[in-house]
Amino acid sequence: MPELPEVEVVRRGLAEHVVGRHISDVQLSGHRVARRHLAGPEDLAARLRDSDVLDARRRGKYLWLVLAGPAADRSALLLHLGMSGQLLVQPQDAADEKHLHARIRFSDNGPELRFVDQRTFGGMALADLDDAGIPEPIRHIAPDPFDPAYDLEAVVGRLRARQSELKRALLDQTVVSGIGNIYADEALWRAQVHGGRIAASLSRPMLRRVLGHAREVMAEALGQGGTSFDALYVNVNGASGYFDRSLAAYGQEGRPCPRCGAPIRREAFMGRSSFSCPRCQPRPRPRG
DNA sequence: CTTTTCTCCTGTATGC
DNA sequence: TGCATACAGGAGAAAA
Repeated sequence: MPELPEVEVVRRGLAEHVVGRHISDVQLSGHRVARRHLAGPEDLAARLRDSDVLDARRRGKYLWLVLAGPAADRSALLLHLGMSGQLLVQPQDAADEKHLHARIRFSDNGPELRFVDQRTFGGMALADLDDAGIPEPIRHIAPDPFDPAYDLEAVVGRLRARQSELKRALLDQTVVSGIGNIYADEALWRAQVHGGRIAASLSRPMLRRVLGHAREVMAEALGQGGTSFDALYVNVNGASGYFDRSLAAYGQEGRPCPRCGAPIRREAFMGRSSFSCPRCQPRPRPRG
């Protein structure tokens, strides 16, 4: 559930605490954390050793550390937090976390970087960078609304071509990246449109409005350190953001809509939940 | 090709 | 108290 703002909080922590350091040792526990590194965890650890960390970058919910070293010149350690992944900067003598999957140590013997993940949907892999500096395995991920490569009209065009529900399309990272369940619900609430509307049936101005609100709400969340519900979503120092206090719809079932006072409703969606205002966001007529 | 469904996990909350 | 079940859900693979 870490979405763009939460991942960006982590990226900033990596930029501050990890960029500029030299990797001296990598320990991976189990195969799962490196399952997308096809050559296996031992290969990944060996290739990371003796690399310099040049930069910490992000697209959507993906993070990567740009590396220089014996392994490759234009390579990167690609990271995804999944639902419950955490990247923590910890003193070397701090006790191991229960769900510690990876430990990266540096030649300065300073604090180490740890990948901790309870639900293990997250992971890491070594990736080559393309000419634009994007890791090859995520070239299908669209630019997020804060990326210089983001093209609003192109996204509107893709949404206009979608014969699926708007919320589904907003969550599709090949259309626009960074948006997850929380910020999709908040953007739809702000735009006063129900996520069950067919994307292609909406006007261009309406789609621009939804995307504008998505960008806006994520920017506000980032300004507050992100959203946290259960202490799983933390920065590299283990601290939570507090945007959850500002949520209007997500997780607010039964509470009054901040705009009109009607109780926020919860609906099943893709085996999960969607939250919306029954008055401000009327349900579309069933298809047929 | 587009769109939907399934699957991977474990901790927490709830109901009987 | 204990056991079963629902739920949280990102994204890739597989199916439709």
